[in-house]
Amino acid sequence: MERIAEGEYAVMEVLWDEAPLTAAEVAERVPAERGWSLATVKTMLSRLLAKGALAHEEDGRRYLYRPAIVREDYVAEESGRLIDRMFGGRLTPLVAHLAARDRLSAADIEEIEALLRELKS
Amino acid sequence: MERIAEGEYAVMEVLWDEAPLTAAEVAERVPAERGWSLATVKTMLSRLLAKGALAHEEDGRRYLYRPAIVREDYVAEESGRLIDRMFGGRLTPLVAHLAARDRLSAADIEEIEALLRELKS
DNA sequence: CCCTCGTGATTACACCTGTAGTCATTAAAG
DNA sequence: CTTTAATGACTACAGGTGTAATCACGAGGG
Repeated sequence: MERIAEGEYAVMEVLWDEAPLTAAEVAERVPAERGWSLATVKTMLSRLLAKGALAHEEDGRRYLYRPAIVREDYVAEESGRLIDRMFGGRLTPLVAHLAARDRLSAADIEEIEALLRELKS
Repeated sequence: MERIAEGEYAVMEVLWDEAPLTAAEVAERVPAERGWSLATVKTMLSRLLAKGALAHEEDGRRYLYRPAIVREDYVAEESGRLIDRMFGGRLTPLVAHLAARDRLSAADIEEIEALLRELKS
């Protein structure tokens, strides 16, 4: 599975959320903060097709695009990569780190504890 | 704080571990898997200097390099970025995700529970 | 039938990154 | 003194990325 760039990821998000879509429809749904022109979105779509991250089916003269990779797989790969790089592949240091940075509220802690309890049963 | 590229990160790791070092010393300590020449390491050092991620002090005709950013800050930024992008900024989905992917052993779970218990006290 | 608009394909271009090579300078070795 | 080895500065260059513009073509409106 080829690497997906940051900008391309925005396009994938759109299509993971709703598919199939035409290029124009994707462009409409990309977060406005990106400020992308339709041309830019089309470039992204072509590159994602080339990378095999998207598939297209023909609909008359246009394409309908849909994801060719599963979101969960991609997310797993990326988060695994970061955890490997920064935390030696172990999650505990990440949790400790976030806690130390006050990124964990009491409610978060409760929630994770509940989740872990469930995992054990 | 400017973005640090993947390769540059390997150099930062070396200097976070031990500093100050000369370019040659950094090159020796970079993981051998990279297979980098000294020239490559020098390029990395220059770019990191330009980005403000490293500082140098003169030692005769050479430089001694040392980190100019705190490892914890960098790690916080990067992990925050990923969690924002992929998990809407919340850690619980990340934990759930890793659990579902069998990236969490029973020992990991114990360890995190202990950590959380400590956080609450 | 002709013009326009939407569409994918192709091309553009600057900046970042990985991965060096070359050059000038100078300290050290002899 | 002269040769050499180390060092930072500068240059190189291909591939990826962000951000488009342009082109050719064909369907639909008039």
